[in-house]
Amino acid sequence: MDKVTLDDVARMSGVSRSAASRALNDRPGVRADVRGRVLYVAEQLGFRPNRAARNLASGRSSVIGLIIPSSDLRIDPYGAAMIHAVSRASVERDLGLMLHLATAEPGRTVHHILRDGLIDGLLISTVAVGSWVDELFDASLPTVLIGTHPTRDDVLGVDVENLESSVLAVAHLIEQGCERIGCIAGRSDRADARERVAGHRLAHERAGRPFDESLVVRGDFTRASGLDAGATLLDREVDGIFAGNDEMAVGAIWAATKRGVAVPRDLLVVGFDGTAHDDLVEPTITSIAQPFDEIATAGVDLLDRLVSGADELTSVTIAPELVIGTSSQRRITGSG
Amino acid sequence: MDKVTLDDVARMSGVSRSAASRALNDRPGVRADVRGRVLYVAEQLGFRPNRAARNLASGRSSVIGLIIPSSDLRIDPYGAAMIHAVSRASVERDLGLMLHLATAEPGRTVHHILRDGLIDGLLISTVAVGSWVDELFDASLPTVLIGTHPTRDDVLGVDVENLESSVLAVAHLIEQGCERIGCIAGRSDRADARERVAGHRLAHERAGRPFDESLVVRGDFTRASGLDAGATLLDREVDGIFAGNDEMAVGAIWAATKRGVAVPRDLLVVGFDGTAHDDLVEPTITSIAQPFDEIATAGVDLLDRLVSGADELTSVTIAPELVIGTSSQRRITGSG
DNA sequence: GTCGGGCACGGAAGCGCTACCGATATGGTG
DNA sequence: CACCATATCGGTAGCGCTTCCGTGCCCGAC
Repeated sequence: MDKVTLDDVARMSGVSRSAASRALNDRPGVRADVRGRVLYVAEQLGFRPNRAARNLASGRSSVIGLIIPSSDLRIDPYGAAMIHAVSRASVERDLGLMLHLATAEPGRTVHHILRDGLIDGLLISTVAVGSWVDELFDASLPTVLIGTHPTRDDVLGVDVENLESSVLAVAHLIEQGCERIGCIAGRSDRADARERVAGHRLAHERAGRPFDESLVVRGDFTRASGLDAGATLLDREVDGIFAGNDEMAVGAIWAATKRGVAVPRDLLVVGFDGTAHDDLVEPTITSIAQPFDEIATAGVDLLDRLVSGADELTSVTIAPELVIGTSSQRRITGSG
Repeated sequence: MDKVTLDDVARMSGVSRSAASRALNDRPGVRADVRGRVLYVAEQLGFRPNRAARNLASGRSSVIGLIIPSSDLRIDPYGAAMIHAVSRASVERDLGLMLHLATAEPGRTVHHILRDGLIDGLLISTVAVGSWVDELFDASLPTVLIGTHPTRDDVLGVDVENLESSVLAVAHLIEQGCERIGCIAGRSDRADARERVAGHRLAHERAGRPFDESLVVRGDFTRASGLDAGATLLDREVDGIFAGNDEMAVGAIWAATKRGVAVPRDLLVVGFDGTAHDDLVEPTITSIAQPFDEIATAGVDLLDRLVSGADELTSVTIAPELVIGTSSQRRITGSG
């Protein structure tokens, strides 16, 4: 009852193990009526193939791994959103998901992940890219990157279009009447952060606006850094801020609130990622929202095909969407 | 280089496969020097046992599953904190972690989880308890609950002491001089939520205070519900609020801020979970902080022993800690 | 000196499945 | 009617590991 093997199914269906296996795996070489019979018997018996055995015999496990930096899960909703989306996507593809939180020191993690043989492929969140994670790319395990790699462009991955969307964000601020727009940059060791700053600059160029280098302040994607950077920018009398992510945008709004500068009355703010939906009572944050589900689906899909030995695979770029909240709407807000 | 099997290790060490296996698994029947040699060779060769094979042969996979409600990961930091802690704990125990986000409909999830044979045991987060998840408890898979089950107490689990810690929280408010203390209850279908309300009542009894039923307002653990409940309580002129979790506490503070009631000047607030460390610029939230790492370690430990066939196992209760922030400190540096 | 018990160790049988290959049945063709 | 190509199926050899069991050995007890 509890331990139904392929042998049982085969015997009860009056066929051989191999035939039963083929039938159950949708492989050719089985007559339609036989296949039907096997499937029926399997269903009746409640047969579930033993994954370990299948894995051992076929070399495939139908399980993928996901690496996300440990810290990201706690200080940035981005990590949680990504895990959620990837989980959804892998369930849809009938793949198991093993989670590996990347810590600073490599530990036994890398080797475990690589050689356990439990995983068909690996999804690596950009944010985890650094030092030791790079080893994984050069290992024999199929690997797909989610996000932008700081230095390499030879790895297969899924990413959002950072540059043009940032242009969009800043253009929105300009359109709303901002005269001096500050930029809170993310960690300089991250390519996506650099691209977002580049977008900020490009938007100014395209609008024929002078670009003031001193209005670009460094942050590290945390709220605290956004708070500091926001304060600095307010000192420099900006009336608009484009933050590298929503966490820093929230921090910048705190900075403004602290000194009595009202958002959006005196200052407009736009963030990136779309992870701070209702982190503040007021205002809601205008942001370049990452389509997490779409990204995850594309990533899992890419990895799945890579594992299956597909060729000619290319990286995917996805366009995020500017979601307008009240933090960038000069006019609309009435009262609270 | 890439495919080192136990055979290789055995051959290079000049022993049989069985001896090598025993040596590597810390099993008796191997002389110390032989064990050392095998271990050395394994290290040199970079040997990693194939998990699938080991699983097939031994019936154990050294992988555990974690079920957490999908929604929780997105609207409450609790889920992310728990995932983080469990991940840490399982890495420490050298266990793999498979993640299953529980959605409303059972889907194929249950069957997959149960019969894949890929998992030795299951960790179920309370919040995922409901409808179909219950099936899992009655299945043959070793299962440990993290949190409080709404109805059953026959399942093995790890939980925080909800009642007494809530008493502590409310006693703290009383001590700080609150006269009318409101309570924002969590979802009534959750036992932990009910216990926290009970603690609120008990604290009043113990302090010889009258208990006003009308000051207990229902919420659902979200910020939005905390906002509504907070508004209701403010209408009833409370000067202190004990919220069933930090999300609702944040919501309540919003409600206060909205109508010009200052926290902590005019209203003191205490939450539960300790997940909103720096969600607000001001105040920081006083909360009954769950020791996530400790809980996760205890849970993984319990499950591990359960899987190993240990007997006489009992559920674990862990005492959380009252972490004092500025949301409950009437004076800058309050005295004890 | 002999004998028995315990400890190391090697041999070999699987765990449940997939995949290759040879055997058989089928059907179409000249 | 003979013959080959094709579709279908069964037999069997592993995948890499654990584990049971039998053998050989050393050592203390007699």
